[in-house]
Amino acid sequence: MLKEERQQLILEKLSTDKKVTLVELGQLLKVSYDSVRRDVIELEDRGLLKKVHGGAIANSYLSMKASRGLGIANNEFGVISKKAQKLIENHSIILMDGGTTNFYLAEQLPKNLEITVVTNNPHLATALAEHPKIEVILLGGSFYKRYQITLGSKTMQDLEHINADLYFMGINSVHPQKGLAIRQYEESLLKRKMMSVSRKTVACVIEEKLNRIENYKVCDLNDLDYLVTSLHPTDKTLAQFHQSRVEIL
Amino acid sequence: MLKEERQQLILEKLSTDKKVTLVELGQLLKVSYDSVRRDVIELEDRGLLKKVHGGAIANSYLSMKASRGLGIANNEFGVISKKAQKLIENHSIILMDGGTTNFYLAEQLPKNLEITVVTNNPHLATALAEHPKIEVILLGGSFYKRYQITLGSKTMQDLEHINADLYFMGINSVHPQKGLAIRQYEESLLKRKMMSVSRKTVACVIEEKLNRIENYKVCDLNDLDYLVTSLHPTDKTLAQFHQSRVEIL
DNA sequence: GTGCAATTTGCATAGATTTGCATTTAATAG
DNA sequence: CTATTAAATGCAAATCTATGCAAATTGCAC
Repeated sequence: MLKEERQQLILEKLSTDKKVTLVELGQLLKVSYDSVRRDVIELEDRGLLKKVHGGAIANSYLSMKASRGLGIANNEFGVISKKAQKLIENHSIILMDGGTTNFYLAEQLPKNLEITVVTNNPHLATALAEHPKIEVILLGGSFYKRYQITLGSKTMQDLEHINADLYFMGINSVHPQKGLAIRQYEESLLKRKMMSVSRKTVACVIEEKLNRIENYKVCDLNDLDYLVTSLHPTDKTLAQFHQSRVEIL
Repeated sequence: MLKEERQQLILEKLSTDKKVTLVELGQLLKVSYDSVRRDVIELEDRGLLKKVHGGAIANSYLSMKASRGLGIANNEFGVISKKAQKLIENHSIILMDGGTTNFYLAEQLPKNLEITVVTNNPHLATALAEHPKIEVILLGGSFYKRYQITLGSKTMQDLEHINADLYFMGINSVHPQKGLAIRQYEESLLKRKMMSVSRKTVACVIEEKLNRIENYKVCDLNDLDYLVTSLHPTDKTLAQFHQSRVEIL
């Protein structure tokens, strides 16, 4: 079996199962543990999946595509985008950055909505081509392959000229005390900048990101205007979050 | 068995199986391992498959083309990108805009090439994520959905800070007297700007775009440094083009 | 046919990759 | 803290690649 073939199969497996252990892969592909690990490292370098201790999980954009193929498979995103849509007013300027949730939200926006979307996420720009009345402004800068967004001082500079009404922040972790954080330092700077040029900021997060703590803090929970989850606002998981001034939807 | 016959069989095998090892091919075609490897190298040079360690896998682009009912005989894009690649020097700054030819060229770039690609084409940026050593700078601005590129004064402004070595211009028509032209006014302005910030400009065009005349002129043939087509430079179709200072590859 | 050049083919060799295993180091769970 | 599991590292065997070379084949002119 060819190396490329194996790697292809790993990606296919991931796009259906979202996650695999290296042991599983070794048995499935009938090669040693070491070989699959090396494959996974290579694939991670190419930004096609994320390696975790003991296995690998699907890269957001790939899994997004896969789950769309399966139709309504992942309902959590559906619930979140319904709620988030209520925050969007016609003729407003919306700032959106990277992340699966934002991608899904953008796709689900009503076709007749007339807004301007400013983004550093090329995937979002192309996805919004389906919405004839939405104007898309792409932020320039160095393209950061791993997270498929533009980043860096050029992107920051571009933001100077923007005054957005609402910022949909993609985020990796939300914690009642520790605030919002992500895995990438440069990205955390950018997100702070984006907050500063937006009148209001909203974070749309799936359940698994609640109560986690990632490496680079973006802001406190109090700095956020809205928090959108798939849970009911009175759900006990969210109890601690109500102590802040953030409005929970 | 003739060489051509063998190569045809290799492609057929690939189009059904998607992958094949060189050992398999050697047995199947009853020639030495070396011969099939040489065949595979040739086919790869013509852009008809992807060679990997130990075998070959079907070229995604090819299968896409095949599914559209187009023959594989004249892979124009493959020929063009091979020629165009010769113009690209390591560590150079390349400017590329929209168009199918540029997209294909980007995909076909050698994996070990260390260059910086500046583009207003988000698809190009994501496609180049596969090339670990290529740095990608995305030009910001209004996203023009129809042609899937960024455009407008912001994009123009971004270009002020660029000094590129080579500009690969996507173009709709090339005519010996009437010069290069496209269908979109704003885009023609942008292309002129791109030319002005690049040391040299090259146009890669498929045959059907030669001798056509589109609405908005970008420049004269004389302003171009290289013209790359799938034809042999001495082909009679190109006779008129030789009267200009442009170098034809 | 003969002679000659260009191409193609198979083989030998040297250099690279890939692979699985053993060992050491690090991370995780109980 | 300890036991367990995974990750990283080094290494050797196997496999694949690239290259040069000579034999075989082909094409072409005479």
